[in-house]
Amino acid sequence: MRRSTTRRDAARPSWWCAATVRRTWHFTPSSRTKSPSHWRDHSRSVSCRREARCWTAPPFAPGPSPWHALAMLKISGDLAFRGLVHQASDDALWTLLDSGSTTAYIGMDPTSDSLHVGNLLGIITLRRLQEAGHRPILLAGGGTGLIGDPGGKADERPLLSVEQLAANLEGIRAQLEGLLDLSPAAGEAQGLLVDNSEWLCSYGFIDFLRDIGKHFTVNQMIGKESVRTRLERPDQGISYTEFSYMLLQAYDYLYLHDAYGCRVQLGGSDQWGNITMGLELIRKVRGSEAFALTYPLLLRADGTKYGKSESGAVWLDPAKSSPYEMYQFFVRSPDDEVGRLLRYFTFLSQDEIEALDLEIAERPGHRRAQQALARSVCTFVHGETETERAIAASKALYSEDVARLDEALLLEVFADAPSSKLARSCLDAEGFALVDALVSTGLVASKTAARAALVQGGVYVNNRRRSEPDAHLGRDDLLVDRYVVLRRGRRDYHLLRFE
RNA sequence: GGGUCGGUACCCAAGUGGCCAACGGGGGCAGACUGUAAAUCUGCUGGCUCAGCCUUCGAAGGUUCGAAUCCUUCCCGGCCCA
Repeated sequence: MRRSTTRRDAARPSWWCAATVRRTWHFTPSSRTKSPSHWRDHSRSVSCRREARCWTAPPFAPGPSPWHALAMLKISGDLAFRGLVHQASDDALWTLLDSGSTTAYIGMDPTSDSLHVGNLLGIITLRRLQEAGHRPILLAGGGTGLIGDPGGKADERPLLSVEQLAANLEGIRAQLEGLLDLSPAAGEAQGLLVDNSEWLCSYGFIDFLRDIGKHFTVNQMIGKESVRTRLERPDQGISYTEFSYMLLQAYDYLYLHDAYGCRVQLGGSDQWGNITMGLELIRKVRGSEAFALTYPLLLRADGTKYGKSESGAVWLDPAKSSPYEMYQFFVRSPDDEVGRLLRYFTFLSQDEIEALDLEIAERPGHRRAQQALARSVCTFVHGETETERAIAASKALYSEDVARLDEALLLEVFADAPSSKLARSCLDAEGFALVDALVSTGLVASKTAARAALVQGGVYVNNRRRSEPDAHLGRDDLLVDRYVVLRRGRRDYHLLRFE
């Protein structure tokens, strides 16, 4: 979704360009037969590229959706309404999802002990499936994480030590408990967290080549988009290691199919190629049918993955990213994306979402949709109490004069915002150079940058602009005799506490 | 292994002995305008003890008064050949 297309197609609802720009939207019926070659041809067919047929409801169009009735009942309709279906390998998937109970998985890299907003879409989608009676599995790629998916990756992945991996898995498991139902009480739909290093690391190379490698041709592998783009780039190649990644992922799917009867693999649209490798493997080796379902990849304006704020990824772990930060992240969503985000990230009903579409179209300044989005996601991840605090803090910060708050409220407002403690003696004599304060709080990267920010008028002390580059903080600046609220730009706050 | 082209700041990409802390574009940040949005306009975008100084152009050496630019070796990548 480049800016330019958004602009050009301004007259159309924005789902339109999203769907059309992406080439492969083959959610078309029929034509898939048992023949794999047939199927592949279909996915490349010209008509499919040109006139991407959109079977999902337009997410943004205000007013009642044509999917309304259907979606009330079926998970397939709900996914479609939400625009979560980018590609599906076969229409039989809908029958499977709507009628029986099956198992679905999604893979993620356990590169940290916490999940982040970038992982959230997959998890929320799993949750939707779980609520529809299916078993969700989150696959942590402890084994494949050591290899690296070639798709769009710039850097080599860090190698995880065994201990690090174990610690990360623990952290992720703890978080996942709040997001999916992992308890046995869920019965058939009990969620699972598995790690593919369990079965990948012990698999011998020769055995793997004989058992798995045999089923794939290189011809087919180099046709995959993730590989092809690397082959076409003049400045970059692809190592054999990375090239093999897709085989490992295919095997993961086979393994989960055997072990848990897993028949659906979810992923971002960039995963399509990898996922379909798994389908073919399962069909060839076990003769049974499994499915691929991808959702549109969320990207930011600069093409990087969604979920990063200026200060980096927005984590689900409240110790790494406060609920306030997460709330702020979502509340700042652009108007032309908020409708889509509401569908992706919230469990609000279609009626509620459509009402918010209308609201944002008629009274964009009220930003109800953004608030609903932020509240909903924050509540899902952090719970109601934390969310209310984040909302209260945001309200105070953005709608009232900070300097007039009493101590209790001040602390309340900044409970979730970054803060730091300093010795009171810093303020003696000449005082504390504002430039140093800005750097030490991390509000700006260097003194040079701090001076530039000051001169440009981007620095506020207690919400009052200070623009002299050599300004100092003194006792006069203290609020309630102890605090200084430092603000950089429009929205970055830091509370200094002098003791 | 041979040939060849290349490795410049967050990304892309100019520069081919002094005028280079390094053109331009993207991204990012700030300011104006707003609605904690978008678009638009303006400024900033290596660091510091900031009229100056220090560290950067794959790495290490060398030539030179002076190098991102020349030489040597090495490392990494593309393409072609074996």
